[in-house]
Amino acid sequence: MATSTVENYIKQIYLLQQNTSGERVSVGKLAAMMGVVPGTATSMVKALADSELVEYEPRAGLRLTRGGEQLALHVLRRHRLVELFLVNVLGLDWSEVHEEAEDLEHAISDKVLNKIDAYLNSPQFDPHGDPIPSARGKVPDMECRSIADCPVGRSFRISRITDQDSKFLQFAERNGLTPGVTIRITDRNSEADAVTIHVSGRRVMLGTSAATKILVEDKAARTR
Amino acid sequence: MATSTVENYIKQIYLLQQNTSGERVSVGKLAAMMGVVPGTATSMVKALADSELVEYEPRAGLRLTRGGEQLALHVLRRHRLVELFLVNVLGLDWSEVHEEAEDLEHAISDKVLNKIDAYLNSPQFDPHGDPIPSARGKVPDMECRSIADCPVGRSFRISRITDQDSKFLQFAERNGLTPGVTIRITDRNSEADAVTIHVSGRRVMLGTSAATKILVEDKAARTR
DNA sequence: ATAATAATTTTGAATGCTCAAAATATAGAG
DNA sequence: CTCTATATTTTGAGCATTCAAAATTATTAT
Ligand SMILES: [Mn+2]
Ligand SMILES: [Mn+2]
Ligand SMILES: [Mn+2]
Ligand SMILES: [Mn+2]
Repeated sequence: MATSTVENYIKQIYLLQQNTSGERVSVGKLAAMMGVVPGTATSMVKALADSELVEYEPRAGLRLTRGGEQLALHVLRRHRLVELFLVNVLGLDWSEVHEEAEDLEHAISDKVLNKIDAYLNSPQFDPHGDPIPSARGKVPDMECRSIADCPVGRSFRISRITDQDSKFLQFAERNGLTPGVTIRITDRNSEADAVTIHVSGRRVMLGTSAATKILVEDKAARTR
Repeated sequence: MATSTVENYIKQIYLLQQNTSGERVSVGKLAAMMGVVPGTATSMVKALADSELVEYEPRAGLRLTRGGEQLALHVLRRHRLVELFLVNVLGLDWSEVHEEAEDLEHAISDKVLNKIDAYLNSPQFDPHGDPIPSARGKVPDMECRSIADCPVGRSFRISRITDQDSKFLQFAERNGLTPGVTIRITDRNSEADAVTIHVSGRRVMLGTSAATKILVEDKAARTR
C-alpha cells in the first residue's frame, strides 16, 4: 500500500523523533535527512497527514500517529532483520549491509520476513546493535549511554553503534569496537575532547564526536 | 539506472521474443502481458527506444537491442536465483516464490546476488527448471519439448514447468510433476485432447493445454 | 517596535507512469 | 477497389515525487 518513498519518510520521522525524545519534528530537519529541498518535504508531509500517518501543524512541525509509528516499526523490522541476515547468512560485511537493506526493506513480503526471522531465531538486535521491533511492534528495550558520558575506570559492554557510515563502521571493526565486546574506559580529557578506552589489550583514543556514536551498557546486563 | 518498470517491460519483451522465436513483438501483446492499456505500452516502448533498449518500428513492432537483451538476462538472473534461494534456503514453496521474486529482482544488488550465487553453488536452473543466465549473460541451453508433443511409450525426465501460476504449480507438485522426475507417456488421444502419463506408479491424465506447460528431455541427458 | 535573519510554505514546472477516449493506419472481406 | 474490423497511436489528463525560486511567517537582535 505505502510506496517506498512514504516508507522512507515515515522511518526517518521515527528516527528523528527518537533523537529529540518525542518532540515534534521540524520539516527542515526532515528535508535535510531525506536529502530533499524543504518545499518537497512540506508537500510530502501534507500527503502523509492526509493518509493519517502524521499529525501536522503547519510551521510547528509534525509527529507520527499511532498508525505511522506502526508502519515505521514494520519498516525498521524489515531493515534490521535483512541486515542481520545478510551478515550472518550471506557473509556480507556489517559496513555494507545498511545500503543493501535500504532497498530490500521495501521489497520483502511478510511471508519472506517471517522465514528470515525464524531462520535467525527471532533475534532482538541487528549487526549494529539496533533493536529489532517484534512483529507486533514491541521494541526490545536497552538502557545504554554513549562512551562519551560514561564514568572513567569502569568496564562496559558495547551494545550499539549509532552510525551507519561504512568508513566509521570499518574503523570500529578494525579496532575491535563491535557489539558484545567488553571495553574499559581508562581516561577522559575534556580539554582534548577525547576519551581513552581499552579493548582486548589495545588502547584506543576517540574524539567526543566518535565516542558519542558508541553506546554501552553495564557489564552485568543483557543476554545477547 | 533502469527503473523497475523498465526492467519489467524489458524482461517481458525478452520472454515474448522467446515464444515467438525471435520475431518482432507487437505492442498489443506486450500491453496485454504487462496488464496496461495499449497506449501506455506505445509510450513506454518509445521511451525504451530512446534509451536504445529496443528497436521500434511504429505499427510493425519491436525487438530488443543487444543492450536490452543484456538487461533482460540480468533481471532474469536475479529473478531466478532469488527464487531458488527462497525455496532451497528459506523453505518457501515453489508455487509462491515467483510473486516474491517479482519484487526482489529489482532490489538485489550485484554484491548480494553474487553471494547468493556462491551460496547456491552457481546453479544453472531455478525451482521451475528455468535456466539461470550466467553473470556474463550466457543461458544454459536445454533442448526439450512439451509433453504435448512427445512420442507415446517412451520415458522422459521433466526439465521445466512453463507456468508460474500458483494453482497450477500446486497441482503439479501434488501429482509429482516436478523437474528431475522421470515420467512415461503411456497414451495420447487427440480426440479427447488428452495425454496419459505415468509418474512414480501414479497415472495422471492431462489436457493438451496443461501438457504443453510441462517440458521434458530425453532420459539420458543433462546433469541437474 | 522595527528590521534583519532564518525557517517554512507556496507556486509553477518537470519527469515517469498510467488511463480513457478519440484519431488513424492496416489488413482482410466482399 | 472500397468497406469494415482490428491494432495501434495520439491526445489530454491525473498521480506521485521532485526542484527552483518567490512569498510568507516566525524569531532574533537592535
Ligand atoms: Mn529505504
Ligand atoms: Mn543496523
Ligand atoms: Mn518485477
Ligand atoms: Mn522460475
